[in-house]
Amino acid sequence: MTVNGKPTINDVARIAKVSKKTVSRVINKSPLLSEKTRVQVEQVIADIGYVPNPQARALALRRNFIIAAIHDNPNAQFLVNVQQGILEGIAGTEFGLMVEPVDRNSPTIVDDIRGFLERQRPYGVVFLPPISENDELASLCDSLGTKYVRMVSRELDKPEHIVMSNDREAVYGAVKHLIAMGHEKIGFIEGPDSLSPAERRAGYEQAMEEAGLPVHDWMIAKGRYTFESGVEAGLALIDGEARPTAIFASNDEMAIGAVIAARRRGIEIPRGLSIIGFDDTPLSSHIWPSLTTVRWPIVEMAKAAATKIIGGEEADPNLGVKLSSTLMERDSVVPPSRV
Amino acid sequence: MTVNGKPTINDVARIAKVSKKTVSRVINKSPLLSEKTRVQVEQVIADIGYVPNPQARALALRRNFIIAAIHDNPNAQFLVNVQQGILEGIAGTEFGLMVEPVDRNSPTIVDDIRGFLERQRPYGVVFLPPISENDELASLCDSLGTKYVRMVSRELDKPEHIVMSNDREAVYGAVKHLIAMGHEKIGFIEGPDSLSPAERRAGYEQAMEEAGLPVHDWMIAKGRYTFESGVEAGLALIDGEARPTAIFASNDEMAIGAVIAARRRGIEIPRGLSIIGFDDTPLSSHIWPSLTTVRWPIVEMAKAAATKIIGGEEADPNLGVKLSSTLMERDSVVPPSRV
DNA sequence: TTGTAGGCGTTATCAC
DNA sequence: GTGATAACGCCTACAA
Repeated sequence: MTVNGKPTINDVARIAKVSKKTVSRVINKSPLLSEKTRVQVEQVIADIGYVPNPQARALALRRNFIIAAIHDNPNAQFLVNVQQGILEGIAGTEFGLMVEPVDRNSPTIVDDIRGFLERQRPYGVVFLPPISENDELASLCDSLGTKYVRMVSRELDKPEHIVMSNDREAVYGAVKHLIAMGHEKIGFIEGPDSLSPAERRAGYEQAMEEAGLPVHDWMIAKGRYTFESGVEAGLALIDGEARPTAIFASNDEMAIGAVIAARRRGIEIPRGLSIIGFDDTPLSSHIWPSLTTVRWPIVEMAKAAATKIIGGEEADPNLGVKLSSTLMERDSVVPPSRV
Repeated sequence: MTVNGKPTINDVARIAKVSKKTVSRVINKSPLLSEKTRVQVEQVIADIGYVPNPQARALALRRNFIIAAIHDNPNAQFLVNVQQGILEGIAGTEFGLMVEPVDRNSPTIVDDIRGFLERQRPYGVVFLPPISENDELASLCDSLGTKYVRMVSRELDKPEHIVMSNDREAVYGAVKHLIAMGHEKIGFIEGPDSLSPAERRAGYEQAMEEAGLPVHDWMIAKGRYTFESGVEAGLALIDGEARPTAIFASNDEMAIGAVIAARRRGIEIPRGLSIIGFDDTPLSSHIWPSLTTVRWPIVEMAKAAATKIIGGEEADPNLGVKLSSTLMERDSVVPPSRV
């Protein structure tokens, strides 16, 4: 009772003595089906090892069983973590993961992505920060009927379209931690212009204000999330009007840059300067001194994003909407030395 | 003369007053076509902005216009570099990139990958090390008619199926560099069991032998390519029978682990111990002291792999078969101090 | 609850 | 060279 080649829906139908459509209903778990027929057809499917052909389904349904991660060149660890999360979310399903890089500064970015979506027709897409903040791309997906989830740090879309981390609270907590240790002059290295860095800065300012500590211009330096910009920013803060006793950097790479900057100025970490980063990249625990940092739930966010996309209506729209970052205390923070 | 919805091959055929098949021939650049018809059809295609539907092609051709990177959890930077290379290779084409992780130790790995290939039917796949060394997977692709390219460090397949780096030569050169500086007791931190680490070790042994330097057991420590294993291996070498004056680590993560190990023993880098890594991860230039390391042409290899896959017969089978690694000299290497 | 006919958009076969 | 016609394998109407 074998079939030659890979079995198709026709083989199943023929052997089970039902129509193609009935088999199709079984595959798609249609509710209007007699239990008897379903069991019978499922038996045949199992017997001959039938697996629906995704290409055919894609043609008929006008969408591929693929989730695409659309990103604008974030750092490697972040990207891989997102990929891992999405893969966890689609594990055991027929879905696959595609990766599509885009250039945020391209004037044709919307058309570029439209082209990609019309070509590959992914079932859904996950937008990574910072392009996740682009509302045009969300509208584009809507108009194309493509599901999407945006990884963000503020509620800039409906719950079903976002997964969110509480960057502001996390930084607020981290800075409070520094304050509790006795630090008062706390420098802040800001990330590039977009929402997530702004949230982080807001958390910093909130903690400072609450403690009645002034935030001067020279206590804030801007970086680009890169190591090099962290060095520059670190030097700017150290050489500024009054040397801070602690620095919060908006990501680990810049924090490590600040570590190097301190070393260049002959400052010992953490005794001469406490530093906190953000991301909890593997790197942060590999350097010396190991870096106290905020752990960002990237994998969980990405997994939630994938789950929301393939879950359809049944999925909890609030899944992953409020994931928490937590402070990982390591060796780069101590109370300020009384000089 | 517009069409409603997205134009299809039928619209083109109707407007150009030719058959579908002729349009198909134009798209696929069939040689047996009158110049006149081609130009005419191409004009219509341009006019109405027709773009072939990949899903339909996928169904008819039984393969998707996708390249899959199949990997077994290599480190983040490596994976992202490979992805970047593949994306560079397919830029401007209709191809997309999929990512498929597998578990090297799974007893069902071949079936897992078979399932993936039969489901997504990628046009071709790129196998990353170390699973690129698995011949079964190559046979699997052959039997399925899936193109494949393996990223390897030794010629274990036909040229058209590999892209290769000269790990052995690169390490040989790096160790010779240490020897030229006057080092004689040179420790080696080996990678986990697979071909590429073996090649690297071979390069080390070759350089030592040529210089008439003995290679004792206690000069070699085994790691797992992780930071932690680098720390352990570093400690083992330092605490061994005779402390080396230089260490070559088979990747950057372990090299950085060795840096930390040295620090734990109160040894100053590079004065007390020179260290060379392998990979040239961004990290290596961000730590202090910056790490002398071997730059591995990962992006180039991956790009060549993608080019070979989509290039078909016309592609040079030897493309990317002999890409060179080069030594990046930074601050972690100095001549041994005469104590 | 189940089946029939037709469509999704392309390529392959084989005549002309 | 070119064009009917039939795959490719599934799904959606609509009918029964």
